[in-house]
Amino acid sequence: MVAGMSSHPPLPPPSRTGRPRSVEAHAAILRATRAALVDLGWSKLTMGDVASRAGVAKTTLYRRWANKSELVVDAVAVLFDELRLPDRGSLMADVEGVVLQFAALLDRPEAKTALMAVVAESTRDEALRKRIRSAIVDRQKCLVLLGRERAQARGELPYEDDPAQAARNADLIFDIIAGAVVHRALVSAEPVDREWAHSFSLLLVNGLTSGVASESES
Amino acid sequence: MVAGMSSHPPLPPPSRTGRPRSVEAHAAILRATRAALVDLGWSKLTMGDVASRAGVAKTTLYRRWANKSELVVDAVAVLFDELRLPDRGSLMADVEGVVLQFAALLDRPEAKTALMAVVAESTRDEALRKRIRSAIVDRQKCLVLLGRERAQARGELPYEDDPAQAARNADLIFDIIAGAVVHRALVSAEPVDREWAHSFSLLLVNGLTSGVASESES
Amino acid sequence: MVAGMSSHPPLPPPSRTGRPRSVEAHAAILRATRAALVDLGWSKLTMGDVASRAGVAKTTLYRRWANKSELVVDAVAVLFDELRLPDRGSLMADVEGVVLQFAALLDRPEAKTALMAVVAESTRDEALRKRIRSAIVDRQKCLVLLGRERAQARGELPYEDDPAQAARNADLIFDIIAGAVVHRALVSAEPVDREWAHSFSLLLVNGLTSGVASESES
Amino acid sequence: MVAGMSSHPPLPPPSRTGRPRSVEAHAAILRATRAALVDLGWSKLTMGDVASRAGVAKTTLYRRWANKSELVVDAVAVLFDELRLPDRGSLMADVEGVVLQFAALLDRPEAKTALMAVVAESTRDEALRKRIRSAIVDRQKCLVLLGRERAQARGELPYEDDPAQAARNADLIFDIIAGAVVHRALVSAEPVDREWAHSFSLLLVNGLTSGVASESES
DNA sequence: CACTAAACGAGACGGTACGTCTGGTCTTCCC
DNA sequence: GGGAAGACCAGACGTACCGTCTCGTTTAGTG
Repeated sequence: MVAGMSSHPPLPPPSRTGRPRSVEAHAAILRATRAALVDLGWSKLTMGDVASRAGVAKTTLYRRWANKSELVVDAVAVLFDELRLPDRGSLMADVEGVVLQFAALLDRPEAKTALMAVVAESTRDEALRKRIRSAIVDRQKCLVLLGRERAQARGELPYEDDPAQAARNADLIFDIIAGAVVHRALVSAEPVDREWAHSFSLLLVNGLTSGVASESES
Repeated sequence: MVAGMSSHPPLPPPSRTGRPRSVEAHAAILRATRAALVDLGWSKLTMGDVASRAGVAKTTLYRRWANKSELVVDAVAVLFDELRLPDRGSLMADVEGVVLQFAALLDRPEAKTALMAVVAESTRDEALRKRIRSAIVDRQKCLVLLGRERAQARGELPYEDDPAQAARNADLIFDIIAGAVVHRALVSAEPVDREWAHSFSLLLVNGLTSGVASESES
Repeated sequence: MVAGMSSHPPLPPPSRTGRPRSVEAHAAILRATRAALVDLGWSKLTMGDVASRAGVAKTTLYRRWANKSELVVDAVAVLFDELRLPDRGSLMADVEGVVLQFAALLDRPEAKTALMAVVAESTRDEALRKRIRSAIVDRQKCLVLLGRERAQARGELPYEDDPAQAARNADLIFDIIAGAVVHRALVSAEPVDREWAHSFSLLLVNGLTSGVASESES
Repeated sequence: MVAGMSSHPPLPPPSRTGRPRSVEAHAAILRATRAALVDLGWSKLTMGDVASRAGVAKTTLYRRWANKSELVVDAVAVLFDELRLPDRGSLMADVEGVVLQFAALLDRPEAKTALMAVVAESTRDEALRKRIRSAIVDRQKCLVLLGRERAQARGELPYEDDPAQAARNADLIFDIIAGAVVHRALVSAEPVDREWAHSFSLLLVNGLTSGVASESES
């Protein structure tokens, strides 16, 4: 599930006939998109500029992505392929690890300017929301799930019997971690450094391990 | 401190001479901006449309705001004037209260579509970042500070001696609360209902009250 | 020499590549420009209005003409393609003929409102001056040259040995004829009718002191 | 400066009579208009620029002139006050004189750019046409009438019995002279120098067929 | 090997919004 | 009570980008 399946779907009908779509063009476009994000930021990035950076016609872009938002989602999604969570031996250390991983990603200028923008766009675009979820959010959530499994194996966290409750719980933790990091980095615009990661993790783990988080109410 | 003084600065030089700027126009523009956000969303909102909704010339907009982002920040900022935090008797209940307040705000379509967008824009615009902080973020943070004071008065939380550490701590809590709510509402696109607020508050308060959150390291 | 070749140059680089410029659009724009001149006059004519009359985007106008003046020159230039000078048998009659031809042209509302305006504009725009010369003035001057040739063939006028002097002479006569007609029609705003044309021609051919200028006819 | 005291700057007398400022403002505006015409030309001249050059509010301009065209007519009209026609002793010489007078006027950049423009504007504005006639055209026509009187007094031209015919005749001559000079200067954009004035006058006085039009001089 | 179907680059197309500028009008305060 | 200062509305300006389209040209696989 965490396997590096990064075959994005914009090559859907591998038509038997006709000239096949250029693979180099595909890669060049995504590369050019990231470069344009770094140079120009989301709002000043234009399809024409991406095309000319990639040495490609605008037509070629629109043959593969419906609009700027979807292109950018795919372009930054590959950054999330790098996410790994080495086992650091404790829940606390693993949380710190995942926080710093997220933070490092958000520190890259192409991610910083693009992520919030596409999310903002997705509030009015269901298709985009789905694409973001599958290309970005799910990749992040894997790390949270992985961390929980490890903590449960270590005995730091109990196993949850109700799978629905387990899912809700994971979602909550994911929203807390990702939300806090994003808010710190982009809204407060303060660095997510080792100290902050430590304080945050301490607070989160203490809350998690008090064992009452999974109670439910009507 | 929480008093609702919302005189935003785009009337900076109250020039002695010439015709003064219309106050009704100012209000009409902000109202029209929110209406346009509801109808069109951030990305489809145009200055011309706002102007005509407000019964005002485009010139009048540009005389007061440098661009769409700054206008929208001011337009949604007034929503945050409504934030209040009634004393519910316990830290846990107060956190739930603030979470639901934030969530109610984010549920309004004009806020939903605008907030992430202006934050995204602010990653490349220092002036905008400042405007967001003073017009929006600081208003929210007041609630967190108020909640902590109450909890300390009740004896639920210890007083912090080092003021710098106290400030860091408040910032951390604020990033967690605001970040989690925003992430849940906009990225995960799931409802911030009473149940979620309860689970979140439980987790946070357990973490907070374990008393070790304020330790520092080099 | 008088042949009605009216291929104006705004299609200069017949580029091998890319989508070719639409010929129908070209014609529709010039037609729409003349219609707008008739309805609105020079000063109220706008590029946007021309575009929408022609069923064309503003971009398409600006891709072909640098500004309103150049567009209008091309639009009215085609009117001058209709100029013909049938041989009426005598210098005097031919002058009357050319005068009435010019006058008929200036009577058209699209020409009336546009010609002076573009000439006024050309006093500060060298490129426009050249365009007017090639698109309009040269077309008119042909008639003067043709009339002189006929008069020389008839023996009414001597052949000029010095070609430079011949050119100067033709220019002088052209300035007199065109200038008088334009001044009568637009500055004095009086009709250039058959009677005026007769008086003018008589004066031009015979001079002030011949004493025949003041004869009248029915 | 010698007779010291507190030298009140440019507003010399605290006059008790009505409007000391008004008259100089009037002159300053016309002066500023001509300066703006020289610097910017007709089409780029703006009321705001004229006002600020004249040290006057836009309101003051519009209180006195209905629009830009009327202002410019008045501004250039004063140039025509300088027109004089010294008696040079012969019809031919007087024609040359008037031609060179007109030409000198048209050579001034403020006149060159403005005259055609207001005439163009007047094709759709009856009030403007009247203002041009009384402020400019009539001033010029006086010279033609004066020249004819002198020629008649000298016996070079006959007296005309029919006053209507006399008027028509003067109009014709005026259109020829003014038209030719304007066309030469602005449309052909060639200099109206002594040589051209001579050739023109010769032709006008003697006619095309007199065969003397093509003589040349140094 | 020719044929065909699709992708390719180039660039023009209709639209739409931008942010600025100007024309004229209106308020407000000062002299 | 005239005048400067400047805000106001209306709307054109010329530019930029969007996403689509029409070209003529590759570049495969298929017949």
